[in-house]
Amino acid sequence: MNEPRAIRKPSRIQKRNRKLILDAALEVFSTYGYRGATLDQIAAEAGLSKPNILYYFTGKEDIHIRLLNGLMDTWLAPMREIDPEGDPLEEILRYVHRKLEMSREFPRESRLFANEILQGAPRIGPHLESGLKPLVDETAALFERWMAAGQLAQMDARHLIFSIWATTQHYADFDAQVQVLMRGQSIHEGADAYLDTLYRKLLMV
Amino acid sequence: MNEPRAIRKPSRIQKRNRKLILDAALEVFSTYGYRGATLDQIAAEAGLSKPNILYYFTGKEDIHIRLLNGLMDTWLAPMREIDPEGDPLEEILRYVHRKLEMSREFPRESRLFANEILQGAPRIGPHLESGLKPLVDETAALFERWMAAGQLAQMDARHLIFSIWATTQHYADFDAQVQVLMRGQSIHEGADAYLDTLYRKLLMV
DNA sequence: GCTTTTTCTGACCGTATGGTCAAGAAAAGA
DNA sequence: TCTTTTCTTGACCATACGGTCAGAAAAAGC
Repeated sequence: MNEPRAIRKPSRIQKRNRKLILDAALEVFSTYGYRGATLDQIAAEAGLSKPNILYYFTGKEDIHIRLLNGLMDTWLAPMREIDPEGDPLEEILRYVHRKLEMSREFPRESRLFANEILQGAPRIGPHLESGLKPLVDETAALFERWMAAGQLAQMDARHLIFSIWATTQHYADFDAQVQVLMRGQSIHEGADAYLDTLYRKLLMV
Repeated sequence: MNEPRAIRKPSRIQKRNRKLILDAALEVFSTYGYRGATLDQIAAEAGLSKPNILYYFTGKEDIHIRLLNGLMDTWLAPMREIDPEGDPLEEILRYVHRKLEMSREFPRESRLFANEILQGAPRIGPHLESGLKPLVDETAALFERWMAAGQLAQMDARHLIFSIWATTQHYADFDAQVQVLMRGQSIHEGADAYLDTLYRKLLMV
């Protein structure tokens, strides 16, 4: 009947408006959290009416879930790009810088995920299990092979991954704090250099 | 008239109920964020009626602000305990372990602050400037003196502080994710050992 | 005991919010 | 062109939420 998402391929208008809505929702959800965001805010940000928003999505939760799922791949791409055939140290350092770059380029995405995890992952919990865990298991196994081969210093691979996430995403998630404490100082270059040193010293055999 | 917080010293009942409310509020705010928390939830958690909550606090925001301010000192205590006369490496490692311990012991406090900073610090922004910044400036200066004296490897002191916060608080703030990825494995001991290695390698001259 | 003060609550209010619906406006198809 | 489908919206609804208030219940003071 009037279910746009049903069978036919999306029209131009449909594509444009869905993008508009998801982008507006990213802005609002990442700033105020799921509960703090309102459909009216999202509608205003998207330049559409509230009922029109609900013409394209079945509800607030639907928007949130689709947003999270759609972004998950982008978010995990850098980890997928780690080359098992490359030089271990350089591959991991490249991963660190790529993650840092993403914190700079996509802070809203970082905060969206942070908000969701902080509150116990009520809506992407299942996707952590099915999407994230296999990739992390695989990557941790790769790191362990590298360590066993003497190409990296010995350590817990999963905690290594956690620390890379923590140190890089910190600049997006805690930006409000970083801004206060770094008033006037250039943050990006410093972070790049600092994390390079940190992980180089940690990983070198 | 009926303003309990006015002049007289708090009665036993007042002390008990305020504690009850703040503890319940910590639970609820840290789980759902400011906007996601409701007075009814807090009241239920505290075992009091909603109007009774509002007898002790002037409103939802009042509770949140008092909670944040009251917790700030506790949260910053480990940084204050860094001894300028102690051995630099040992002092910083002790700080790291103390912060990790707090993530374990007070995850709700960690998440409460994380929620607030994530959303742009709308309610403790001013207190970051007046409470946090001076302490961080002081500590960064201490670290820089240690580096200049050749007792620590040279690096950006503020980014060092950020990385310590990020890596330790990660275990509280992103617990939902850590739990999924470490299913069945003991997290605490691993984190302790890993971070010890990390910061030892980073800081050693 | 009695009086005063403190503590507590049921009932209520105004607003915000997620969501619905019937019908109009605009595209697309013929 | 006319018809059909897609898109859009104003008006509306039910519920949830922060907050108020008059007065009851319980402590404290005497």
